[in-house]
Amino acid sequence: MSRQTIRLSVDAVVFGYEDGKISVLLIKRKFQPFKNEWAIPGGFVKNTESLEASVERELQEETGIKINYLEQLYTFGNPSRDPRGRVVSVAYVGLVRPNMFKISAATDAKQVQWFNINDLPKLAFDHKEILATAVKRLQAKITYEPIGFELLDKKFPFSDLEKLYTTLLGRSIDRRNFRKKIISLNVLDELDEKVSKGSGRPANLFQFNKKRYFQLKKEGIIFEI
Amino acid sequence: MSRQTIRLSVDAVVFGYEDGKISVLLIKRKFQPFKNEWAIPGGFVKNTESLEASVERELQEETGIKINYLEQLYTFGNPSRDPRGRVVSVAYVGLVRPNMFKISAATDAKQVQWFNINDLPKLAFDHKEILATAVKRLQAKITYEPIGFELLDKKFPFSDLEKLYTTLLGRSIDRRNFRKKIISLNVLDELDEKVSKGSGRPANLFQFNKKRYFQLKKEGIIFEI
DNA sequence: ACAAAAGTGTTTTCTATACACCCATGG
DNA sequence: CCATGGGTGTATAGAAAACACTTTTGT
Repeated sequence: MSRQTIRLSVDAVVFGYEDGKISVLLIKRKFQPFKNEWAIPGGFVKNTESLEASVERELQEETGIKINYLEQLYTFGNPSRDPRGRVVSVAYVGLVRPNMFKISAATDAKQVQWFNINDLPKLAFDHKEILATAVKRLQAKITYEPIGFELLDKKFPFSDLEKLYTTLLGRSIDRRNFRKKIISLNVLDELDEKVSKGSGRPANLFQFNKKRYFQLKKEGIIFEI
Repeated sequence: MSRQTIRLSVDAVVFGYEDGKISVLLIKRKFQPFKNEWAIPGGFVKNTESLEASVERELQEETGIKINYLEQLYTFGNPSRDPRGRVVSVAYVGLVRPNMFKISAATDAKQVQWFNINDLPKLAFDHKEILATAVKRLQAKITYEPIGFELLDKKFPFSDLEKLYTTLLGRSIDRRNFRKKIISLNVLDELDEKVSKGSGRPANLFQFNKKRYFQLKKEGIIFEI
């Protein structure tokens, strides 16, 4: 049996949300193959680091971003997915809050950039497939796990949450019913703070209570939209 | 940057179902490390084969079993999960029909054996964790994808399906409501065949219509129990 | 005729959906 | 005072859950 020459990489599809738009963080490759093409950030795993640590390191190196939520997506192992040879990649989905969104859009914009998921450039490797898988995962998962909150500021007005769901699910939602459903899940704390968006009545701020969520989850109560 | 010395393996948690019991296929290891301990079948990925092909090859080599359904589960990459060095393993879940169940229990029983998931031996590596993850996936997935049928004979009496669900979900189900729900999903064909289980009224046989299922799925109709 | 498993409907309860007006603020 | 977005309740329809007796076969 010949020695394995498979190399292992990680890739991270990082989503951000702002102003009713879902974006993905992409980098422009500096080297061959696919030099100057857009790609999902990622790179080779080091011998001693965990896969998650590897993702975080690569994101730090390539984009400087700090992610707020990370989960493994899928492992892509098609033998011909990388022209350099056999590279198997463990893909992750990352979510960041809007403040990160702003920072990263400003710095070093030539090499790191947010792209609206409905307006993507051509992508290197099989990254189009990875990204499509990630979008599907995100869309599915917000309906049965409270990960939408990870894309919003810690304190957010209800309308932000609603807009996030309409955007991701691609359909309009009845405001009253949506609010009733979320409130009945009992995982939001209503704060004594209001925020104004320039015009209109100021909105009450809410905060996701992760502790209470895990408590309820343990008791078998499931989050479902 | 030092050359990567990560090796990549696949592992397969293969489930079978018979007589109200869910079992997992385990092998007794022939070599160190964990010699003579029970483990999930698996092995190193070859340079040119896909991950799925690798799983199928390993299962063939180690157990002779032919699986009926295969899906990727999760990739386990803890740096210390294998005492031989850095081995990252892509785990899969496989399902087999009862006839496979019988065959494999008979042949070479010293090295390959079915274990009831409620009565497992100590396992090598991090295979306990992998198996637990697989069980959770199976339990969750039968409620929103029609994979239960992959564990039954192609033609099956309704009671078999019902018992499978009660076993996997760990709770009793109202026979009438369950039947109504499944029938209303419109993915079963009722055959003009009956089967008797020794005593009692013979049962009509049903068959899962995969083609119709995919058609309905395309139309946006979702399978849900 | 009886034991054992299969098959079948109706009622009640809960959940999801549809729907429109008033409120608080800034300009 | 008007424009803008925030906040709220009720009625209807549909889905889920509870519930028990009859049918068919083997012994």
